[in-house]
Amino acid sequence: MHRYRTHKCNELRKTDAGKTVKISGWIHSVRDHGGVIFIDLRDHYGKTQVVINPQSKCYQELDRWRPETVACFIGKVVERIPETVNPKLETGDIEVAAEEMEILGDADVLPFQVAKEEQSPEALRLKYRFLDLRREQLHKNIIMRSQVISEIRRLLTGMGFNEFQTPILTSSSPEGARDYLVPSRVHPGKFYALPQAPQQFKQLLMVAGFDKYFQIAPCFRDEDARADRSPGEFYQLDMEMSFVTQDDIFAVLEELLPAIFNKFSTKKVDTAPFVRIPYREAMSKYGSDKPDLRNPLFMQDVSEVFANSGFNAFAAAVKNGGIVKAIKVPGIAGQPRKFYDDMIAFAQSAGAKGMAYIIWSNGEEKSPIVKFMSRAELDKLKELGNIQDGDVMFFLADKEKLVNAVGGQVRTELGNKLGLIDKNVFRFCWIVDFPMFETDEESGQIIFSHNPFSMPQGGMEALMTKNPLDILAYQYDIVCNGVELSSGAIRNHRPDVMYKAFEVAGYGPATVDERFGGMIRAFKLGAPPHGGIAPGVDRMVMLLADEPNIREVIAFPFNQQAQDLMMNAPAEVEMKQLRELRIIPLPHPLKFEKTFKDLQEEARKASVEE
RNA sequence: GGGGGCGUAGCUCAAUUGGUCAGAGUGCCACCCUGUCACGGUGGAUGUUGCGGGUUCGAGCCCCGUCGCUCCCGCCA
Repeated sequence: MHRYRTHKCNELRKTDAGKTVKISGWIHSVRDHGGVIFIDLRDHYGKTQVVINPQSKCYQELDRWRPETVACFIGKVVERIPETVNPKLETGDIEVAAEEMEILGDADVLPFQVAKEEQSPEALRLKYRFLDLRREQLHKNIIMRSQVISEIRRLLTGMGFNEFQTPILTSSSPEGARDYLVPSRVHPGKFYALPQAPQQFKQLLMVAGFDKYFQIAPCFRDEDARADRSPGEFYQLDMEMSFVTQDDIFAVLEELLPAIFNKFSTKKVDTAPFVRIPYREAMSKYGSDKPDLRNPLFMQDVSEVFANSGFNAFAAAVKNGGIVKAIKVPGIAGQPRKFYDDMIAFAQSAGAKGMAYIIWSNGEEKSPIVKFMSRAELDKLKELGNIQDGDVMFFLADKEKLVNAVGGQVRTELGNKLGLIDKNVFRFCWIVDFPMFETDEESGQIIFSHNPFSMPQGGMEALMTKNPLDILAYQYDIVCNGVELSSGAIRNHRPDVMYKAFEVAGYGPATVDERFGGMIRAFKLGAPPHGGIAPGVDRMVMLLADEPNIREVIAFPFNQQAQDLMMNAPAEVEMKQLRELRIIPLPHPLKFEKTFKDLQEEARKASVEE
């Protein structure tokens, strides 16, 4: 007989009755009747009821076990009588009558219960993550994550992709997020950076002729957390392909994503091709570059109606270069007054000065603003909004950017409050035609709006002839239910176009050579046209597991302050290590550049004296 | 860096307007119980109400500060 087990805890059935078996696992729950004792023994696979009768020789050994003790039982499989069958357990037709037991791992009193899916403080859950991971829901999520990744590998390999590894210790990239830095011992004062994404490496693999690349790539960014953004590190399904257009990349994702989502969820999944929405349209209609298409509401421009109306607040907004936008909500005229007040308060908390509304009910308009408007204006609104009796329109007026931003939030709030969002579907869309450049709000300069490696639409000619702000890029996002899964782009693989693009953004060729020397050198020695995309693995699994928080699909996540409460990271290190790295930690509030320089000078003197 | 929410027993939470409010469930400990499956029953122990200060005759409750967690803004090419 095996040292620990002949069967797993989900295996035994009626047909096994009479066999002597050995099973091991955690004591999930104990029901002690004074005479007979029942134990649910749990392992990764399931649960089995163990019965200990008073005449069993292990009955006396039951001193000090607690829930979550790891134990091994030898006993005979017994078919349960019909009255005692437990239909909730896979193994509920049988039980194991224990003859011998062995404690394999003691358990102290638990900081929280494993057998109950009871909420407990996240800090505690993170500190005792190994316990939390035993709980059913989290355990299932992590297994799903494993299976999703395994399926991605299977599908992509089948589509001719090869999986690669790229360096974890690399150099700091001048663009993008804050880097995590790793000091070099061999080169004191110099630093490696952890990759924010293997962006340049995957492009170089294309230049190297590998044609189709993918990697379940760890990415490191020193930025603050959100519910859907784990600080520190996360995983991307990083992909890159040569000799492709934007449509080719879309086709791969439109095959891959429905396959994955259909396999791991029972929700209805959009079929290919996914809707494509130009960036500007997304901002204008949904007030977001990651619209949740489950929400049927959208904004429309009604500035023309109010431009000359008697409603001065709106007319003035239009005269001052702003716009008025409307969100039509069908059939909610019966909502109480409080609903409108709450929505207005919400809009104000989102940054609006106010929000107006008109209710079409029983053939007439009801609203505080109606008295300022002409019949013709009201009729025009009705026509623009294709209004039926019972419909309501909400209005926001201000500068376009603000109206879009607030309107987007109002749209989401209305969708949530009114239950307009179908929880049983996955709605995908591509956001395309991102602008190549934008104006920096502080300096007024032209800057890259996404990443400098994207190919401008129209190529060199567009860069030479068009207003930079009108140039679009072959840059796209894929969005699912309002969650941005991924950004991608057809890359700029031509050095001449690259230099020109940087010139538009105010950088000379020397800067390009200095910052992206490796890439430019590669592009000068025969680079294929290429492009790619990198869907977030954590976010995909989060959607599939129907979890509102990304930490629920990561085995060992950081908390929001980028700490690992279980491993106690980050932590101070030995003085010896710091000395080797030539690093002196400074006290936390370091307010002045001068303080820093003084300390640097002192450190220099000290090291000379040594 | 900024804003919101939360912080009462190991855990989940309650405590009316500032006045017998230091409480329940669960867990823990002890005992009882031979068919439960979240077993049941009896009894018991457990609190710096996150921390510090203030207002008050009196603070879990109000005020100020601080710490922790979380959500959001900034940030995330």
